[in-house]
Amino acid sequence: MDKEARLHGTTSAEHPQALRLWLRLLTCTQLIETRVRGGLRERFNTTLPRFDLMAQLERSVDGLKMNELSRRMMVTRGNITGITDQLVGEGLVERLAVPGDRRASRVALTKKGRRLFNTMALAHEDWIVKAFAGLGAKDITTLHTLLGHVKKGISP
Amino acid sequence: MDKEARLHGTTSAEHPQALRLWLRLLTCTQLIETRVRGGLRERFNTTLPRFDLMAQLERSVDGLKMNELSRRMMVTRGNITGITDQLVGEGLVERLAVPGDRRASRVALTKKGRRLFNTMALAHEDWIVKAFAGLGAKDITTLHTLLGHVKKGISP
DNA sequence: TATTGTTATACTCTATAACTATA
DNA sequence: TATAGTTATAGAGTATAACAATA
Repeated sequence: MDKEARLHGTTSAEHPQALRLWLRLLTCTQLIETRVRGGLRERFNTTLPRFDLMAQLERSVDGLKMNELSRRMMVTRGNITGITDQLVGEGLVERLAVPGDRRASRVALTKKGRRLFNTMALAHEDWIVKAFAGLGAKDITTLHTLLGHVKKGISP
Repeated sequence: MDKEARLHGTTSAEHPQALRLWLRLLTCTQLIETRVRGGLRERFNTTLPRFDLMAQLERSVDGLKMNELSRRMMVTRGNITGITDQLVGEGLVERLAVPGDRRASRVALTKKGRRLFNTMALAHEDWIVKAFAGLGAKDITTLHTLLGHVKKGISP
């Protein structure tokens, strides 16, 4: 019995197709995610949420409000405060004033942060490309399309 | 920009196919997993690891050794001890002696545990089937096959 | 009153490592 | 020495809720 078959203590044949598909989807995602987390930790001493927050900021020249980061990353504001604090402590992002609203602040990558993120993004892309190396371009497109249907069917 | 496009603060068009696929795979998995965890919590006041452990035991009449559970669930033995303790506390599983090795013990579902698991498994299957309701049987097979290639390419 | 961000806290999930009791 | 299981602890990741400052 391979790992996926073991995942819920059962062999595939006895389950509806959907359940088999879910176990496989979960296994693939977990394998890739574990590698990405491990890579971020070992090579850059960082975590996935921190990488994600920096990725959010990478394309916005003026940074984003905490509020907006919370919405985009789908975690509560308190957690954004915590992640931001860490990144500020390492000089990778900074809190800037929002003119006209003294409650708010926007967070932006520093030069150092932007430089580091570019390096991390290259490594990240490499890990991902390697993970799907077994698929041809056409397969990737097919997978992307089919998962698009799944996503549409379950989006909140 | 939809949730997936936001996930790493970027639009799809600028990325290689593999990266776009990964973001979509991650989004789908997280959406489904969040629902499953939520359902297990709300309807059965339990968690995914606890459900998984019970699922491992469901098909083995004589139960499994902690060791074997650890291997199958891909978590360390200490964690199996913890999950087992909780389930024992609720009378859902029991620790039994292993003849010929007094270090070991096997864990097995109690009658109560087996009854509860059957109920949970039905609900679980329902959530999963619903999650993939947007796909036809042929699409599900195609997805399963393609993900099989992915899995093969990255298996540890 | 409502919103922005912070703080405090708690819980799940997992890993590492030291420990015991057997083998 | 090696293995089965336990214990203790740490850290990631997330949520809830109370709070201060501002709108």
